[in-house]
Amino acid sequence: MLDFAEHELLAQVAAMYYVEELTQDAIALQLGLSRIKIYRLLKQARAEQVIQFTVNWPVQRTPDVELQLCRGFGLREAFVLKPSSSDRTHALARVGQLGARFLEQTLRDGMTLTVCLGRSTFEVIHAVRPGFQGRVSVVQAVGSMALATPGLDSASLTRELAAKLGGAAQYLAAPMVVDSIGAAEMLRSQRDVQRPLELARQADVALVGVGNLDPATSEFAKAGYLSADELTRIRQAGGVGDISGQIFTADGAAYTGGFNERVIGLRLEDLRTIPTVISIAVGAAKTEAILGALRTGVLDVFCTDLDTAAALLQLAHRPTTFLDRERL
Amino acid sequence: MLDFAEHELLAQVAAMYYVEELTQDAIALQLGLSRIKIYRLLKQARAEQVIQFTVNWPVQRTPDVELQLCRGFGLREAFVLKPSSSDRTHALARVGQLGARFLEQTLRDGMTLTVCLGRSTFEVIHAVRPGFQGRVSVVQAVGSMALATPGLDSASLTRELAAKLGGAAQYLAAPMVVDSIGAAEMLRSQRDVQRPLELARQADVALVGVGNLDPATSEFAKAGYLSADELTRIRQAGGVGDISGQIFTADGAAYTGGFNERVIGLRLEDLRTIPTVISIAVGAAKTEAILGALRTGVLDVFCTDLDTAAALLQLAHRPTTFLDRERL
DNA sequence: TATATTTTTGTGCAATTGCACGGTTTTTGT
DNA sequence: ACAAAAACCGTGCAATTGCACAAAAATATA
Repeated sequence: MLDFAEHELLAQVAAMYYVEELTQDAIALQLGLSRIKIYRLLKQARAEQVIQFTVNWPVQRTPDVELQLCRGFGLREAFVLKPSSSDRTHALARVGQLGARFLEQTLRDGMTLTVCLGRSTFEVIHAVRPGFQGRVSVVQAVGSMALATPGLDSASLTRELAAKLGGAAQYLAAPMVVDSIGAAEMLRSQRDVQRPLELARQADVALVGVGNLDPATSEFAKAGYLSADELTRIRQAGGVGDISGQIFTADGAAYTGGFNERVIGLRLEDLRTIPTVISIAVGAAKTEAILGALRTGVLDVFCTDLDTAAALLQLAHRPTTFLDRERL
Repeated sequence: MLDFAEHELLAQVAAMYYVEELTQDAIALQLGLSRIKIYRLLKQARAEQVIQFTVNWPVQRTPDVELQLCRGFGLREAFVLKPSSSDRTHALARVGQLGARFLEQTLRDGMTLTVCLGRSTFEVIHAVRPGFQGRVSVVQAVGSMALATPGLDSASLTRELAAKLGGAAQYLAAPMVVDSIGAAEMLRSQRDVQRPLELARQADVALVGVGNLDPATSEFAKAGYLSADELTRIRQAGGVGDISGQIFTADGAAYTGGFNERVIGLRLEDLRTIPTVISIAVGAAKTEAILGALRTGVLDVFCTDLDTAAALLQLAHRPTTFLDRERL
């Protein structure tokens, strides 16, 4: 952690460089430091997010589609980003920004936020701007997944978010999935697991992602929690995606094939009691999973882009492949 | 105004340069533009605030002093910034940031904000970060003052703020002060003056500054609205400062020497009906003016730094110089 | 249509920045 | 106390950036 005087200096230098547009030499002269030192302080200021760059994308939302989503899935609020012509790379980042703005507006002093980690929530967390926000405590909603990408792990994300929101971080020191139901129960009865879970249950806002079960892209597969075979079996038994590690079926019911019980984290019914559950999800590959997620009824607010929203509405209005098969 | 595609391009380039840390050459190559063009786009992106630099100062507030201010002056909320050791230059900027964060938290979709222009409100407006905020309309609360500093004039500030808050701007096309009460009444009866004033009166939030009447520093003097002589006369008649061009006395009563009636803008009683009136003021020189402002009872939220707060509390707890004189 | 005027674009160069490397000081462990 | 490790610091140079100036294109004006 940064101490006050250091932080002060970084901020000072960053302000002079980026806001006042002084050269590194000029700053060095004024502060009586060497030019190279200023260079290094600037680098650190960026690394420590003492200076933040906010790109103000031209946001074009699509109110008509948002309304359709709200009505169709009983959402309190939906945000649908109109995609830019060329730019695909930043799609998730921009939707994340949308979600981050909503969070910033929603969170008030003294609130508690619980977070499930993933690509999308990662983007939201990054897009949250540091600054006065009262004190918001952050609680990890689900155990840690051993992700390939470093800096994307639960603990560091929880910490980053807590730092930005000026509150305390509460970690859930447990793996996301354990081998047996027995082990899960044992783990859940531990004080250090029970307490954060209880806090998470009573959170005011939850930020969750939607995972899919495609062997090629699923985070479960990447983390080695589920083999391709197991994934296929779960899919055949009706599972289409997960929220907070809880797998659900196409019609939004909890999957009953015996996986969910082995996950350490908030369950779907826990999420239902949280006043505001916000989710961000983008991607054609995820359509089926997202549709199931929306049908669970645990989401209150949903952010996506136009492509995904259109795919969702289209898929919702015609029989699923599963029903198709039954009908034949 | 920027059109969508332009804005998009600026954002794209700014993101690549500042967030992804690519060189201008690399960006030029990827987008098929010349290096110099990228350089110019970056410059424009900064000028148009498509990219914004947020310096995350280490904020240390002083809750005990804040409480004293709240109690002593009937404020709903007070923010007092603990000053940094060395840095005096950024004092106002940092307090402005504090005010901006409060505004960002307070404003909701569809609200109306009214603004009086000045050094302090300028800082707040600059510190407001662009981004999704619903739509907040901005109304100019007081006529335009011919200020020396360009870019600090009412119209451009109102525009900048409206752009950041994603809402419409409503200008008040009138001078701040006119020569006679008759002229003021005539002007106020004009449709184009009446309408914005009516909107301003019904605003949800007002952002105001506190002006002082010291001939050397007063904005009135700088703008040529009041001569040093006139200022001295007003001070002798009890005036100590102004909010929105309305001069008040040390005990917070409206000044009755016939200046306020010539000002085109919100009056103190108009501000009283606005649910949230927030003010930012810093500086030892302004202590007397700020004390009077707090005593008018129109302020709900007040931001300042520790030095100023301490001076205020000290001054409030002992007889004013004016009373001293009476007592002798 | 020819000409003036503004705007846009690119070249060349000087200023500024990023960083590898080696030296110095401070910290840590024994 | 001593050595090893780590953190810190500044020089020199190559890469990058900022910008003045001129050419070219677009636009307005007569």
